[in-house]
Amino acid sequence: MNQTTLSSGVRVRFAPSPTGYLHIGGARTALFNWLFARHNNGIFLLRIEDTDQQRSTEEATHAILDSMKWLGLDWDEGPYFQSQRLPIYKRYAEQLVNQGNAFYDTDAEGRTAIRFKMQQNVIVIDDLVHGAITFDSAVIEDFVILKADGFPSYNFACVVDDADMKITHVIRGDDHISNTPKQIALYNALGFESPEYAHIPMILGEDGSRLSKRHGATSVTEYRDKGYLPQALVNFLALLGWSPGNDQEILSIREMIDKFSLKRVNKTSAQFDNTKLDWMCGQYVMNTPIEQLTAAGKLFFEKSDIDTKNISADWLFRLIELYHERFKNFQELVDQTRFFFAHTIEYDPAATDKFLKKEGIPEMLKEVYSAISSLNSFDRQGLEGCLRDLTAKLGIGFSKIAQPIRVAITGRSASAGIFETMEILGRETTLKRLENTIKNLSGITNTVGL
RNA sequence: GGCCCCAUCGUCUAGUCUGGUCUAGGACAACAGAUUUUCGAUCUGUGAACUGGGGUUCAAAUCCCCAUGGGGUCACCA
Repeated sequence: MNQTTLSSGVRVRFAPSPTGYLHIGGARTALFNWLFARHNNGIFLLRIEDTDQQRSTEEATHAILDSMKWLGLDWDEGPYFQSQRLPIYKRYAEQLVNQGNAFYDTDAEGRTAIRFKMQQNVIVIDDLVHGAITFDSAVIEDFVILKADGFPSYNFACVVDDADMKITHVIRGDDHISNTPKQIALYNALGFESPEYAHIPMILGEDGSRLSKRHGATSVTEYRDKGYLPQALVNFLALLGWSPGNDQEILSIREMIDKFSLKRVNKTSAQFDNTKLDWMCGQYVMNTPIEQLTAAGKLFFEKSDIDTKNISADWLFRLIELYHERFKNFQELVDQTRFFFAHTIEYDPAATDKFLKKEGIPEMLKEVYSAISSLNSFDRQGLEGCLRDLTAKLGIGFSKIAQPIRVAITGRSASAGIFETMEILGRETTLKRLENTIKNLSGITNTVGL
């Protein structure tokens, strides 16, 4: 028993043009098609619409395919390339000319193309998410179907291919609504049966305008490079324009497939909210086993010019375990933990001013130094006991000592727990950083308070 | 501008098809509190919306019309 006999007959496609990376909107369109296909046990195919010889690049094709794979959107057929199907379009274009539905037309620049002759009538799209949409085709002018360079135009290639590839449902952004009457006219002229349409709402930038570069990250690649988890992006994208119908926010791929329905797709465009994506990715990080995060995290440390050659797998595991609930993407993890790896750490001026450049601090850090340097076991329990004893002896609150130590060994005023941080940093580095801080401070504190 | 689409908290949305159970629910964010060695995480709580106007109806967030606002599209780009 093969896929075909099991399938519902549903065939959908994602048809990007290779003129750039896969952007968020395209990814969401691909996802809805994929979800629809998987839900219906149908076929999801990929078609590269590379009919613009000027703007199409092979790099873009690779970037798109890579992004699809990274997101886990696997396809059953293709990728097909329109540039390799030129004879097919030519044949149909000539057929339309012969039928009297199209004509040769030479423009002012001397280029001869084939233009489709629009009929005067009313065209109705029976859209699966919008319902009936009516157009008066009198407002649509005759349009080019085969360009002077022999390549088909978008609307024509799209129709010929969707018919040829037996696409049953066209799921695409609603910026294509105004193309649809042209395509329906083409189906009619060619004698093909029109597929069903589902025009899904667009994704807008955070200010409500069309998503563009100035909104920051707009490509799937950028999110991958920042270390977002693909499942989190997929989950977030799925909830932009679709909802399972209940209050559930975190859904597994399986649940998305099971629950996906075009009936539950919105008509309203959605603004991309990076903050919520961050939250969601944080949820995924917390729910991902540390072993997995360690493997992926290692790659990010290396990419960030952090030498991991002398780092043991066990040490990395403990580091990520410590930060498990503190990072939302790997870029954040790297930023937060850089001081663990650095030979010389950078000190945040605000933090040193507030917690180190004060009277009595060097003396206190000296006490800390001598207390912990003689510890038998330099681990979190040992350190905690030791330092709690010290604060008791000195008669001060624990917070008085924790922040100066934190700044001294991490360079910043916020980090994971101070005992755990010292433990993972190790005795040698911890003591060295304390020592350096004490030295650097000696000259300074004398002047403070004068 | 022509044509087309859309309209619930700041944001994503549930509720709209099949009016009444909606003094409109959830999530993110915000704010307050709890916890705490910092930040975060976590827990508790608070504020926050049916664009406006007309209808229809015993009853409208839900149906109809108009206005307004937002978006899309008008290429030998896709």
